[in-house]
Amino acid sequence: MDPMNERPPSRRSRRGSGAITLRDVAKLAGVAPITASRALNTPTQVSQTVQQKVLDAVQRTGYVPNRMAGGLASSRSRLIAAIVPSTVMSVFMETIESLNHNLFEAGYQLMLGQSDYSVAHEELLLEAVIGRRPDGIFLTGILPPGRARTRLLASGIPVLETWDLTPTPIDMLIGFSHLDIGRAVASFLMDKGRRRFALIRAEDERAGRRATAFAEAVSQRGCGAALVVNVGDARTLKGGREAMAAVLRQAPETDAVFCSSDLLALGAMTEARAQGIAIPQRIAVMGFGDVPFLADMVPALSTVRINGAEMGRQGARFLIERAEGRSVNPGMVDVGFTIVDRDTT
Amino acid sequence: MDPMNERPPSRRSRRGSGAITLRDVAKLAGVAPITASRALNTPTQVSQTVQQKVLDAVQRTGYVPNRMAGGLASSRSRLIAAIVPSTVMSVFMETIESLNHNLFEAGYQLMLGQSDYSVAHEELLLEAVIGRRPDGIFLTGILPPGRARTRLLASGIPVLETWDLTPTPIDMLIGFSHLDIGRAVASFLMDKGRRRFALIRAEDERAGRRATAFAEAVSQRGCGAALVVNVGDARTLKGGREAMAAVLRQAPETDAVFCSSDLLALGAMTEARAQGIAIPQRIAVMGFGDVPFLADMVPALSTVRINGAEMGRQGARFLIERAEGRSVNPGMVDVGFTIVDRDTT
DNA sequence: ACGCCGTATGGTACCGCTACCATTTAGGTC
DNA sequence: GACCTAAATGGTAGCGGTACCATACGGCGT
Repeated sequence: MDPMNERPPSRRSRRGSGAITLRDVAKLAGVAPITASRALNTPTQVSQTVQQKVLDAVQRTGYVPNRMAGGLASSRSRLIAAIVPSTVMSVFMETIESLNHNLFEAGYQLMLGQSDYSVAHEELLLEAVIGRRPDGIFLTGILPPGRARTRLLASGIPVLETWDLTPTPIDMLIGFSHLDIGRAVASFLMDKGRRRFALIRAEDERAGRRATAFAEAVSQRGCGAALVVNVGDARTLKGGREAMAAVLRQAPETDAVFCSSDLLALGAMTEARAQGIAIPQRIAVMGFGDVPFLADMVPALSTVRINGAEMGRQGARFLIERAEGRSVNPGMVDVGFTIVDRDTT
Repeated sequence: MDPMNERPPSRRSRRGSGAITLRDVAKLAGVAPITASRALNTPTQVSQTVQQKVLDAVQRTGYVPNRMAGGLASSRSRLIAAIVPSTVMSVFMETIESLNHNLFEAGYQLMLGQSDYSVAHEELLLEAVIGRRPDGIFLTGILPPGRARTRLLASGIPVLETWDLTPTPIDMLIGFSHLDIGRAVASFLMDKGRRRFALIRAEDERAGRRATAFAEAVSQRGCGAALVVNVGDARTLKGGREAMAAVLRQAPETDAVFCSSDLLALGAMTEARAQGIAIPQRIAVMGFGDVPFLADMVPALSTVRINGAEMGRQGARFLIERAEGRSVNPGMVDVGFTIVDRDTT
């Protein structure tokens, strides 16, 4: 033998992770790597015998396929990215939980990013996310035009926008109309005889649209302008309390308050109760989101129910369909909302 | 030229994602791919000129590096996986939020899995997670011996267990003692003159340990056995209400209730109030977790405060240190807890 | 006997990036 | 000028899989 053709024996040291690879499994099973790959991914393409030998080898070695390698070779990462504004005590988590479950069952993994209601942060996140070549991206909200939107379009990754409606989605869309909600809540409260309104809202574009629609609707029906208290980033019970205190100070005759989240509404209620104001007799309070435990509180908060779990479920379906190369029709769904009339209106 | 050596011109069609690659950027910048790689990842190793040319080319092409390829080549995915029991209204989310933030700042991405308090599900999740070769795994809780633990050990991935203490961690550990909490709460309530105890708990091993320690402590100090109501998987306000109803039925003379979560405690309070029972005069109620808004409710719930954000922050630090090849010392931290004495005790 | 087809398997060349080593060049020492 | 060193750049060979194409083979129609 020509000694020049001998592979240096102790090479192969520094590179690689040292983990068991498909090659090891294949060797143990006595087949070619590609056959082992088929035995695991498309079992119908191999004989029973080979299938069994490969499975045994996997069992014996404790082989766990490297999805990074698989993803690189097949351009399919089996990763789905989701971006939410917030996670703690957040109305979005029901959606994410449902999304995550449905994805996992189909063999997909979820990458989670948090934008903190900041468009700038969302753009950074998206940049980072695209680098991972996910098979789909789940967005809460509509992505405004800008660098991130352009990048996303260019990347060709299926995108699902949610929690809102727009005539110009990037790709797919599952949501509901914030304008309709504002108007519906206005009608609902006016039909109950309320006339002097206040809005407690956080700094958030969608909350803004609900508020605007609400204000327009009440003024169109002859009520005075609604007092708007913007709590900024204080999306907390405390923020709601303080806002309610402000409302009572600035417009004591207010008889209904629409809050941009249930937590703010809880705060508003707490403050009203602390001041001895009867709810709903003197002031009605309305939340938004219907976080899970509200129905069982005393008094049970009236609110706008959003079917977050359904958005997660359908979202998973949409994204998986597209990831597997099929198309989704229609790619646009309005899941609507429900006004839940409980004890505070 | 030998025609046999000509590369077939229209090959290259089917394979690849079609996206812009580092090769394209390098060509445009007039340097070798490896130099472009260095310009982006280790800028100190290239000249100003080249650095600028590459950056320009990136700008012009809209290049986004493929992290799957990079990860495969370098055995560093810059992914961290976290597994939590639950996400909706969950006490763990504060930790996850903090973890996610700190990871993102350091250029890491979070993969989130949800175990639903099921060991079986957790094992499945871990298997899937290992396939992605994350640079670290964040676990809420201690992973019991079993297949998953063995796999994890074999994988060599840095693991951080949290929210608990054990003398035999897989790797790193940041947590607190559930036994100490049980005992501390028992002392706290007894020092306040309470004598007849009830426990409302969900089906969860850690809650069980807190309950056991609590029960032992009170019986050692001469109080009768504590009544235990296990709500199973009903970790909801409603579950708490129903459990409290059961407590009042089975042991009306109870003067203190320790719940395994704030949400259950809120439920217990709600039920007591509905039955006209004065809190804390006749019955003290104690929660666990200190979810963010409790302090501002009326009455403000007494509870055990866990510094979730701190666990997230330190956890990120630990995992990043290890991901970058450094060691962490000590790899075991007790973050403790605080009993928060508010209006319900 | 021959060609044809479908099934089971294997060989090879990548996916897009980085580790490792080699080479070139500029600058300093003796 | 020979020699050495450090900084800047490039070539090559993978990382661990899978797409694509080639091959082997048994059964079948004619």
